[in-house]
This record gives sequence, structure tokens and C-alpha cells, in this order.
Amino acid sequence: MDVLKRMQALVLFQGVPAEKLKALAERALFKTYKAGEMLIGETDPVRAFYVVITGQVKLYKISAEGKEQTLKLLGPGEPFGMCTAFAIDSFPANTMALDESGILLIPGSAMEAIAMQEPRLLLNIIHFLSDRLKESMTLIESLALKEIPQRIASFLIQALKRENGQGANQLELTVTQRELAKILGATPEALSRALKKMSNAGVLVVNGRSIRILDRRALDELAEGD
Amino acid sequence: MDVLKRMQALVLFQGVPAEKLKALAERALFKTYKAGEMLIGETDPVRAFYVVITGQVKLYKISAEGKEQTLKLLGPGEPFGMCTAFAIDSFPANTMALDESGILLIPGSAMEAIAMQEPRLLLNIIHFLSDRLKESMTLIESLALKEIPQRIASFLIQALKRENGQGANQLELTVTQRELAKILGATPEALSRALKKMSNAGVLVVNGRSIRILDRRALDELAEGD
DNA sequence: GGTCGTCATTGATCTGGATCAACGGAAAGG
DNA sequence: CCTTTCCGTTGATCCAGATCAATGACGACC
Repeated sequence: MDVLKRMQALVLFQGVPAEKLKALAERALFKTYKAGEMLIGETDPVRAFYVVITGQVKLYKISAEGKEQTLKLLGPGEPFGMCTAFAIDSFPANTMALDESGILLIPGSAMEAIAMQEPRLLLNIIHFLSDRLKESMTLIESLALKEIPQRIASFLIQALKRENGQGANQLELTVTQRELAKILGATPEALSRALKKMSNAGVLVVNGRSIRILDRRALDELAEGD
Repeated sequence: MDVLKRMQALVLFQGVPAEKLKALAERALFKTYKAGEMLIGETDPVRAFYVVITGQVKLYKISAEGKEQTLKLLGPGEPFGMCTAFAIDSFPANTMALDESGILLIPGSAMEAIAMQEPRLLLNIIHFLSDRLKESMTLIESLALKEIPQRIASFLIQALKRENGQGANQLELTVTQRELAKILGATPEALSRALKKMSNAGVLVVNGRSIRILDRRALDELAEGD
């Protein structure tokens, strides 16, 4: 496991000179987590930068009654902890590995020292933060303004766009429907029923984690919301 | 109206040398908007940085049926457009002046040119973005996991913390209850009813836009959620 | 290869809050 | 000053989706 090699491949470090990366790599740590293991709890005062190298991690909030809302699913190459790397502050969410995952951990102080000499790195961080903020806004929109069928449709369209190219109509979920429900702000029952209805309407076919879109136009219309 | 003077007072430009600010100020624009006027529509491809100087601006999403969700209320000194200043991308939300407002507008290209020579400015932006992201996460939590009375309680506690010091129990809303409803993800009716109930329970007293907390402990308990 | 836990599913019931409607009062605008 | 619009409030009704409950089936782990 060559940490430096791994780091050079990351979008986050694009354009950062190798010698700077080397200094970071020396202070970085690689750690693996089992599926279901919690990485950081909310309010933990960690000051560090994380990058998912392999596996899958979720950021989530949980209520007193145990209800969960997933804020973000993180896959290989995606950083997190950007909010706390440069500030003394509690972590804004809970973090859990959904699959067995390899995580790169960079101390906040090391990151800050290098970043201040390397505007490009700061700019990369700004890009990631901007994307996160936009995604959060989209999630807020989804929760506040859309009904569950609409949310599903929007999610599927988004997922199709990300995974395959444009014309693709086949999709493999990276999580269980239970987890998908937590992403969409719904219960597993509500999700199941909504998918059933879409299936009956001939819009799509669900088979475990794989979903095939039969009627893309209908899906687009659903996402718009009438 | 000395733009440079105004800029020097902003937290955003803290630690940035005066001569750099001067270069920015030369390319900046100050514009005033009437209450109710829209600044930027979603999907507008503006590439600029904005700072609210006076007045009040809201960022919001709106559904096809006209339902609104406010994402963020911006007061004097608060920047927005950070997501699009360094990227060619559509604006992620709608923007409207709630009161007559003075806005500073800095072209994205100017901002980028200066920022790349001035890591401190990039770092300041990262701090603001981080705060926004955290607030967004809190809003998501609120919408997905809390009921309306809880949301109100949390909002009031937050507002008390921001406005006055710690022990204060008096609060003046900067917006109408109608607008507050859009922030909380509720209808005006639901908000009115919930406030009435809290009022009947002796937790607080509402008088137009001013709210006095009578039972802080009860408010805290409500916010926790049981 | 058998056991156990988790997952998806379906049905029945319940409820928070949306929606529709109507009204008094304050504020804004002429 | 009067008119008009917007705001807060209250009542009645409705509904999407939560909750509770139960079942079959798949997959993971000894």
C-alpha cells in the first residue's frame, strides 16, 4: 500500500507538486474499517481530513428516536471532514462504513501547513465544498418540496447520469433499498410501495439492487413533478 | 459609498493586504435592490461573487407548484455565490431581496485572480463554505427528522444564541412569520398553530415579530425532541 | 448445509400537517 | 384619508406517508 501513489491519483490533489504530496503522505495514515463500523461520531472534536480510498462510507444524522437521514454517500476518491480540517470545531455528522472500507487520514495541521503554500490545493478543496453544498441544497429541495415518487425519479436520473453515460437505462444500486430509503428521507415500506407502483405502471423493473428503466420519458416527467 | 472601505470591514477579506483589495474594489460593483426583487434566478449562469452589505437577502428553492423552501437568510457581511465564483456552473438557487438591500458584486475572474495569489482569502472562503455546509446539514436534519414544534424550538434557540448573548430571552424576528414558515419547512397555518400551542403552554409570548421566551428549559426540552 | 439475521414486501391503521376557506387587523400605497 | 393588499389566525377536511404487524426469501456466517 503505497500511500503516496494513492494520493497522486486523487482528484483532490490534482496539480499539487509531488514533493508537497510526499510531505503530506508522511503524516498520513491508512486505516481500514469493517462494514457497519462507525468512523466518527457527531460532536467528536476530530481535526482531520479523510479520503475514502476503497469501499463506501455514509454521512448521516440520527434523531433521538433513532430515525436516520443519510446526508451523503462517499465512494472511492471522495474526501470528507473538510469542514473541520481547518477549524477547531465538532464534526457535523455521523460517519459509518457501509462496506469494508479503506480510509486515508490526514491530520488537519499537516493539511493546513501544506495548503497555505499551495493555493491549488485550497482551490481543489473549494471545488469539493461547493459540490457538497450544491448537493445539500438539492437534498433540502427534495425533502421539502418533493413527494416520494418524485424523489425516487430524481435520484434514479441522477444515478444514471453518474454511473453510465447518457443513454444507459440499466442501474446497479450500491446500497440496499433500506439504505436508499434513508437517503431519500422515506421508510423502506414507502419506498417499496412507490417502486411497486412505478413497476406496475411499466416505468421500470426492479430486481434486487438492479433497476432497469423501461420508460425514460415517464421517469423524467415524474421527476419534474407533474 | 467607498467600496474599498466597505470591503476592508468584511470578515471575508480579513487578513488580505490593502493593495490586493484595491485591485478587487476596482472591478467590483455596488448595486441596490428593492424589497421583493429577484437578484439571480436558479440556472442563471452567473460567475460572480456577491456580498450583502445592507438589508437582507434570501436563498431559496421553489417547486413547480409554487411551494417555497428558504435555504438561507443572508444579512450584512455575508457572501454568496461562492459555489459559482470559481466554476462555470449554473447558480444553485434563487435569490431575492427581502428588504431594500445593497449588494457588492465582484466578477468571478477578478476574485479568482486575486485569490490564487492570496491563500488567506481562499482560506476565508473555505471557512464560509464550511459554515454553509454545516448549516445545510442542520436544515436537512431539521426537515427529515424533526416535527414542526421541534424545528421552531431549535430555530429560536439558534436565533437567541446569534442575536443576543447567552442569557437573553427576548428576540426580534428579521422576517414575517410567513417567511419564517418557509425557513422551517412549514405552512404559515402550521407555524401559527404551533406558536399558539407553545404560547398556551406558557413557553413564550409572541407579539408581532417579537418573541419573548418565558420558559427556557421547556424550549430546550422541546428542541431535543421529547 | 443448516441456522439466524437482515431484507423486501404487503396489509391495516393512524396522524401530523397540508389544503381550503373565511375573517379581522395592520400596513402600505395612492 | 381611504382603499387595497398582505399578514396572522382559526376552523374543517383531507391525504401522503409513518407506524405496526406479519410473512417469505435471500444471504452470511458457523
